[in-house]
Amino acid sequence: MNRPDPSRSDSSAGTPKSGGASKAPAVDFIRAIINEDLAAGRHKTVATRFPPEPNGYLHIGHAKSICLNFGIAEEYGGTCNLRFDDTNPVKEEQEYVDSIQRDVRWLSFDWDDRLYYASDYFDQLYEFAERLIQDGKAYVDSLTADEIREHRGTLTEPGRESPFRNRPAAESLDLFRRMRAGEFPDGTHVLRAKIDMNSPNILMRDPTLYRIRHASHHRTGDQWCIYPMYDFTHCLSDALEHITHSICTLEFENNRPLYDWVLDHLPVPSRPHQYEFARLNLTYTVMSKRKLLELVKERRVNGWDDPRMPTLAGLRRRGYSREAIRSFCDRIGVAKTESTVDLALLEFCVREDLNKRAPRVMGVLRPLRIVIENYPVDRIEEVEAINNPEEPEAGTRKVPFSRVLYLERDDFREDPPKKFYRLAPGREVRLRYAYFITCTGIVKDEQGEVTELRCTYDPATRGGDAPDGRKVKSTIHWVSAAHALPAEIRLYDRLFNHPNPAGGKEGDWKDHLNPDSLEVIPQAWVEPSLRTARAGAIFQFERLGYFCVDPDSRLRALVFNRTATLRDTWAKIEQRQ
RNA sequence: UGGGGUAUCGUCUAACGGUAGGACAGCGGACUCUGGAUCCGCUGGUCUAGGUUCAAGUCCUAGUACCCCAGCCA
Repeated sequence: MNRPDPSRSDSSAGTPKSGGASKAPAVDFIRAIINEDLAAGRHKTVATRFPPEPNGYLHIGHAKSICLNFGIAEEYGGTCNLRFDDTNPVKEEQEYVDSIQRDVRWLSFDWDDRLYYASDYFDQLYEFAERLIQDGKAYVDSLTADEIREHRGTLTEPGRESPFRNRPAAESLDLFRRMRAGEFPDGTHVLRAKIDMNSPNILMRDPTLYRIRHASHHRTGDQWCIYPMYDFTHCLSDALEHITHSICTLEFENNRPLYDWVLDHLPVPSRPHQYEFARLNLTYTVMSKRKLLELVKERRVNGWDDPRMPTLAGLRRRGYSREAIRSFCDRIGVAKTESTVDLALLEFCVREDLNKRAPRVMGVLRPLRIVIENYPVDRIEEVEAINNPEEPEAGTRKVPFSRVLYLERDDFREDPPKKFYRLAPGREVRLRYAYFITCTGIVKDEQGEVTELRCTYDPATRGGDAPDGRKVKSTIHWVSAAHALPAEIRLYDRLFNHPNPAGGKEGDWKDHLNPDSLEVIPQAWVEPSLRTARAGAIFQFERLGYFCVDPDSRLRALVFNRTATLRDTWAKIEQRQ
């Protein structure tokens, strides 16, 4: 047996040289267990699985689980299966199956030919159920759902046995077969494990194994009218797939005794074990599929892939890279402590990645027209701009410059506050890659609103440096009015204005929805090199942030999503003032 | 009030019983044709109370707080 080297991480194809490549990674408790199992010879290889229910889109919390399960498989030279846990036909849909595969692939994980469905095992599961009945370990209960609940007891009181608990195995078997045959309507019978109605663990008080559901399944159609429950299905699916380490989230800890019970009472081909870690929570968002579904259904957002959503589809559309998300998952760690990660860490990860790769361009979100009075009316120059200072090989491009430009309104103050270094009356600044200009006049409308600036430029500063060595305090971005392309820009902010929207005892979590989470700028101006930018392309608009081309974008109707702002020191200073 | 879990800087997360470390956030500085990036520095933590020990985040005892479980959901 060759011991794997867990430090040999980040072997993932298509993953860039990760940010902190040098550190010896601390081994989390799950990898520690795996190391022990391997060292003790309990397993020769590692087999994990990612088992989503296709009842919604994957979110960043799932990414944590995906990175854990597929990551472990990669590191240990094992395998990770993709398995759909599709045992509840009324909630599951093919659309979700498709989106889940798309998202896992997008993260660049690969299940090879190991794409499985719990519904693939319905026949075997049924056989296992009959076996349990024959062994006197399961029985058909004919109580109603309400009666079963009453018999279950409470947290502090034991349950009571169903009157049907001790009916002969043969009778249960006959009933179970007729359940399968479709003789009974929904809710009339269930199959229950015969465990212990006095167990302090409520899950062990004769849990339901099968229920009748006359519903069409997205894969098996109308082949079945009884469907196995999670607790029966999951452990057996793991065993059938020879999973060694079945990793799930903390809320399933109570289910582990049941997981073990089922496997201990059936002739399974392998004996997997379940381990639980803390699911990811993020500030300023919600992470339950139920709540996300609600946002979609109530149209609080524009679909599962709305860029404000914490779904992988939403983050992708927002402009987040897979590298950023994987780096985030690496950084948050894996432990059993309930935790809520600061959204700022996710933002840090996306900036870190995009800074290295995003081509720089100039765009003006809120334009202020300026006229350079001493610049010839008909002259057009091209200035050379660096595509990416982090990556010299990315080269340069030409950007047209002329007498009339747009500047960012924010970059001018008629009455500049302290520490404001940008343009103001009489002040000289540098136009990025072009010239020094000085503001010589202001044009206002009847309301007193500044509508235009009059400036002069210094021809000797072409390229951005003054031969006399004089300095300016600030460099600002611009576009040439005659050459700029109009673009719609969608500015996104956090979806909720409360760090823990779902955590409040009182009030509805939706009351914390941020009314300003989306601001649309219908007409901003961007430099002409963006004319052919394709959907998904990511740019840094210098001094503003990272923006990505939305799928809604058309050749003459560009649409950009703001992925993240740049760190903004001035905004911080201004806020303090 | 039964059972199962978890407690380390503001937030995540490390630490054979032997100097409580890292990351993000925050603060300060250097540098800069992006108030970006980069670099440097600082702040800040072992849930509480006892006990064992030369030595306790770690072991013991007793508390406290928070999370999960009473679906024919997963």
